[in-house]
Amino acid sequence: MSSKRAQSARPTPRETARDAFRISLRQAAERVFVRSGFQAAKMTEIAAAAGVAVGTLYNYFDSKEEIFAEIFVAHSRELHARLQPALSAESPVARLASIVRTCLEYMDRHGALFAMFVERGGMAEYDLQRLGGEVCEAEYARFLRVMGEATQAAIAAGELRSDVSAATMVASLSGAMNGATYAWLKRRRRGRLSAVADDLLKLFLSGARSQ
Amino acid sequence: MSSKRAQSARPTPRETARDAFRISLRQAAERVFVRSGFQAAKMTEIAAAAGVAVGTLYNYFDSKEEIFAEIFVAHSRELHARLQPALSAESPVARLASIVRTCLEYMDRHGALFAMFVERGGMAEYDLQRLGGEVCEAEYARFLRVMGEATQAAIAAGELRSDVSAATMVASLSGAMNGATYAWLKRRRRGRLSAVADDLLKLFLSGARSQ
Amino acid sequence: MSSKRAQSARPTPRETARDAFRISLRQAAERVFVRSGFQAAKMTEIAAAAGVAVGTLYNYFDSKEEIFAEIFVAHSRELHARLQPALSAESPVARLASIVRTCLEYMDRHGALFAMFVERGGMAEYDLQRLGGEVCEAEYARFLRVMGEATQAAIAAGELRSDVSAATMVASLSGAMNGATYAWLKRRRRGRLSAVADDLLKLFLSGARSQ
Amino acid sequence: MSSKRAQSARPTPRETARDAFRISLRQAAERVFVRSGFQAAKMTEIAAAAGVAVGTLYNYFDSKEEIFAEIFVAHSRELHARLQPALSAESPVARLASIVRTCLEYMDRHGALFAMFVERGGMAEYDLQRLGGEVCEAEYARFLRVMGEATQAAIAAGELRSDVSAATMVASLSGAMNGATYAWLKRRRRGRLSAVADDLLKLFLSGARSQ
DNA sequence: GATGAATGAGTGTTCATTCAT
DNA sequence: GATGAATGAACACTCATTCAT
Repeated sequence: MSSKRAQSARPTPRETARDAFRISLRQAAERVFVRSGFQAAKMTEIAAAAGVAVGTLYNYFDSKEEIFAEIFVAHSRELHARLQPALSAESPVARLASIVRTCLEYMDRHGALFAMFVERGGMAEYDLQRLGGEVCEAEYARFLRVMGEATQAAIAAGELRSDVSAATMVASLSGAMNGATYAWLKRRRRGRLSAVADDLLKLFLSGARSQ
Repeated sequence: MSSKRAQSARPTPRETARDAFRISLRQAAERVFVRSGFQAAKMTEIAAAAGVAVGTLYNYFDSKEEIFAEIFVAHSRELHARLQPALSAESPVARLASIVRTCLEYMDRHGALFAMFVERGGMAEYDLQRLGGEVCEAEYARFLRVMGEATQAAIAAGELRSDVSAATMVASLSGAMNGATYAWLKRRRRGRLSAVADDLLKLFLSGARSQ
Repeated sequence: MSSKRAQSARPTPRETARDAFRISLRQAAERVFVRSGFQAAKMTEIAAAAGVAVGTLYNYFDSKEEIFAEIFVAHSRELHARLQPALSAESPVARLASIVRTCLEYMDRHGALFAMFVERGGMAEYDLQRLGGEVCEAEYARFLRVMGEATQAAIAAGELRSDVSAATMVASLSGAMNGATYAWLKRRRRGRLSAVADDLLKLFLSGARSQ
Repeated sequence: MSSKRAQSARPTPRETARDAFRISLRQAAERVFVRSGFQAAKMTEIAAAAGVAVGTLYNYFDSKEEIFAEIFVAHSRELHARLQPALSAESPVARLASIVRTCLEYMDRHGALFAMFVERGGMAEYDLQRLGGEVCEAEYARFLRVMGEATQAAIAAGELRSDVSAATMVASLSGAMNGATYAWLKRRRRGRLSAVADDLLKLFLSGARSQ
């Protein structure tokens, strides 16, 4: 209901400008969401942060939910883009290692995203109304899929043990990343999150390689 | 501010009955919270689920927040009680293994708890006013401490490698458990969550033992 | 709906005991009303002050309003009883003077009553639903009538000027008493209110006597 | 917290319009308060009386209390403005007379104000939380101060007797005005309240002049 | 008669969304 | 397209009153 383009491959200058503005609104919203959480963030606050009127917000987004979802999707897209080089690594295990490092580096800069994601109910299978929830979950699922593919490839290539399912390995590794991120948030972001990447991988890989 | 007993070792029958009723209200609330999430759950809905009037809810709890916090604390207490046998195991590693198995078994029965915890902002460093959040975090921190102690002991006893910090190991193992739980919730609780306990431990321990 | 007696001239011992209890409830309520005001006073608070359960309160009074009204009526009756000697004074002016002195002495002991009366809307012609209001007004009207009769008699006897209506004199004198009471309440009851009685009378009478 | 101008001497047209609207809301609220009293007046009722939605009310006022306080302050300000000419009278006694006449004339038009003031607890020393109460009292105190100054000046100038304190005279005169107002309200505003001003003054002054 | 837990209508306030200018 | 005032549904919480024990 928001962007009705997609008919012309080449966006007009007007469309480009509009998109740039939309992005600036989204970024202002992100600052507010990160500061206040989804529920506590008010549309007027977001508008103020963006230096526009609420009405303008609604000229670009259908709802608060939509803004939130777009923030999440934008970050997810960016992370995936950064993941591309990692995915071209020769060995599947090197790919996994790259994924972990890239993700933790990304978190270092955008850790708040994680907390927002969590608050917004990354797990809430319960509340299907939540538009934001659905989109966020889809993106997270996509991320897990990428890890899953690398893991399966690594098992198939004999680089990782085969007596533990790829699914369990992915749950384990992605969970470990979340656990490290959680601890880092709890210690109020002291130190660099990506500094633990090596230890995380050391633990995981020496475990996942043995048999 | 709610139960003012504790002076007499022997609760009166009235107090016992009151406590039992309080528990039944709490359990009704848990069903609603699990179904709807904290924010979407309405006090009238909770009251209806408990078969009482809203006023009655307020005769037993000071606020929606308090109900939520009590649910969380109750589960945390129960989990810790179940953890006691595990903590008496001889070797630190056996203790860790017991912890993992006990937790996942508990999740099997009370998986919803996890999702509620997550939604309520286990990570929300942002919104310090949240009473529920604070209590929940305190309980989770207690849980991590138990794991941390076992891990440190295991390292000291030479049962686990010493080139990775206990903190990272705990983050990794607890995270792996969460990751497994998340995956289980996503597949709509198909299968028994505790079935993956052995694989999780196999992965973690063979990794954490090598050097 | 509350007292169903009145058939036998001689109250049974049971009735006497019941009335005594009723009075103790009313007095407890008065303490609470005085401390908190009508609106802020809660029935549970009143019950606690009386050392009974709320249910018991409702065994003796139909409503919060009724308790309030009875407090007011009881004080009004007592004041009127104390006024009786004053009313037997020979000269109408001496009667007026006695009324003023008696009232201010009564206020000295029960000043809070006045404030309660005022809060409860001594003037509220607006809110006809207020039971308490009606009764309170009736009692106040009765008081004004007593003053009015003495004033008219004084005018008729030539003791007071006849070029100002009795009604205006009553309004003036009763208002002056209220004004003095208000000032006394404002200075947190410092000093004895009845100490100003003589000045008040001096002012009023030398004014009301001239022509 | 409500109007944040005052920096530019010249309000913008928008501000002017906003203020005018605010005033119309306040006046609608006054009608409702006068009809129902503070406690019984509902925000929805006020909104309906103003022909707006409740939300609009909250766009202009922070709370029901604030609306009430503003009504009171507005009237107090207006009365004080009208009092200015009176205060420039030569003799202190003429000043007092002017004050009384001006007040009663004001009451003639805004008698309801008085009742509202009274209900809202002109005397309530008890309930200090009441914002409305505090503001109202402050304004009433200001009024009494004006009378007090004129009275003291009159005594100093030998225009009034010196054997009765100015405070007692003020209490007496202001009380008499209230008493007359009360009587006028009781007779449902029949006749003009200011018609009794002369008699009131006659009584007070001939009393306060003698010695 | 005493008790106090249960009741549920009632209310001030919030805030995402709309829409006239 | 931008604005921001208007909207009104929604909701946590209160408390006078009832009534089963």
